[in-house]
Amino acid sequence: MAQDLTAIERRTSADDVFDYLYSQINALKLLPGTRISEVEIARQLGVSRQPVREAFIRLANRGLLLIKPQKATIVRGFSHEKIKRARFIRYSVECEVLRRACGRELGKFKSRLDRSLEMQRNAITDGDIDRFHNLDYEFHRLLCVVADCEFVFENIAYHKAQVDRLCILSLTEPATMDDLLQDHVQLVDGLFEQDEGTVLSVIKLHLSRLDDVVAGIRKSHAIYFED
Amino acid sequence: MAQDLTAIERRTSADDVFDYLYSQINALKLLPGTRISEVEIARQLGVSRQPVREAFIRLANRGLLLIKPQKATIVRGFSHEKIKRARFIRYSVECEVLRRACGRELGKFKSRLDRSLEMQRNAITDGDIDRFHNLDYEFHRLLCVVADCEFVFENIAYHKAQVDRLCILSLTEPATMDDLLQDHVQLVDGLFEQDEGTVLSVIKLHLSRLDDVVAGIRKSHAIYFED
DNA sequence: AAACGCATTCTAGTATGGTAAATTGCTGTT
DNA sequence: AACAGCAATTTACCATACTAGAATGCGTTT
Repeated sequence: MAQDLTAIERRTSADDVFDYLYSQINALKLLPGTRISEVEIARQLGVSRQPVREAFIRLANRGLLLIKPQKATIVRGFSHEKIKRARFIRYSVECEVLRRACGRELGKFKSRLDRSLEMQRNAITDGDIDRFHNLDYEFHRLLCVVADCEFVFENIAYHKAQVDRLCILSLTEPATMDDLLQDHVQLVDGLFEQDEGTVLSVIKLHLSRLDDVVAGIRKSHAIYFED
Repeated sequence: MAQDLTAIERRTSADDVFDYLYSQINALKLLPGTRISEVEIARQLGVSRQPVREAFIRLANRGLLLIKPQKATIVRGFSHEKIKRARFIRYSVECEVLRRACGRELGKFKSRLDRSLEMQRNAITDGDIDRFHNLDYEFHRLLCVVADCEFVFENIAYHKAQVDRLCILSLTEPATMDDLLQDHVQLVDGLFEQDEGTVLSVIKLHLSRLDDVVAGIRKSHAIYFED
């Protein structure tokens, strides 16, 4: 008599409002500190206050909104503390993933890895930043698959999303894409040589590349930071 | 003109409902699969349906409830997948924390660590399981502090909470407390000897102790598992 | 002119009524 | 007796009215 817990649930207005606001916030159409009101959003989207309110709650749970009862609701800014934590966790997890990958027979993944690298190269040649970003995303998922840990990618993706909003602020110069690709190539080489030391130092460098970007943004857009 | 983002917010009825249900679910007073309704809870707590509804949303976000629009809301069960992920992340993070701790001068933390171990010993002598659990919790926080990574403890605590509900199902025999304390002692010793290899193998064993408990529960209470 | 106080107008929180969908159970038919 | 279909019930969703608290601005007072 087990319930079907994987059933596709109906889509509600609150879902629509949530998605709308989520994308607006992540695309920085709604900047940190912006004050938004239930009635205002409700009017814009042609729904009642209730669905808006529920979307607000969900966004607040994700740390994107700060609801101040009887006062106002504002878009939350970035937090150095949170970024530091996300960074630490991602580093820890990804290192562990790679350690496991190093101990496995990777022959059957060679073609997939090579294909991914090739596609990344093509995206760079075309100067297609978005495509490269997607491929980068999928490459890191592939690393999880290779390590037989795909179940943790959801977590890596979650922490990645936290900084994605921030990265839009940085002018993404193509040069960095080359660096990232080189890291990826070295990672794959290291994995096939089962050279754990190299792999770990490469991933450390790889993830640290983002730190400079974040540090720069923190200076140039200090207003958007909460701490 | 910066807003005070750390302000203590007002407490709402929805907060009360949330806390009530959260504790009920975590204490297994509300078992997985239990069907609960807005009106029923509202009637029980003497509030209207709205605060209940909002509490439901927050609980659903935390993965404790499954809201099926126009159908029902049920208490979610445990998930092997989620437990595996939480376990992996906690392991990864805690290893990284200890690696950092190994590289630091720990002299000034000696007394705090010793005191913590001593209190754990006393709790075991008194057979006070709750107190030991709290001390265990604080010990792992202390490890983060020692590694200058206290900011990640929030994450460790979060993942710990995920399995806490489950552990209530297991009969906690005092013998395991001794094992845990021994692990802690070895960890502290290893840290002061800066013996990374030992520390990492101990934490691996330490965290794996929980696996057996979980596996046992998964067999004995399979009904409460979603996968 | 400056400062205090009140009223207006925002805010989000709560209560309630009504709706659509799904389940449940009963009843009538075969 | 078994099954099909319909009606009543139950569910969460949505809309709306009202409440309480906070902020703002204007007017009065000193």
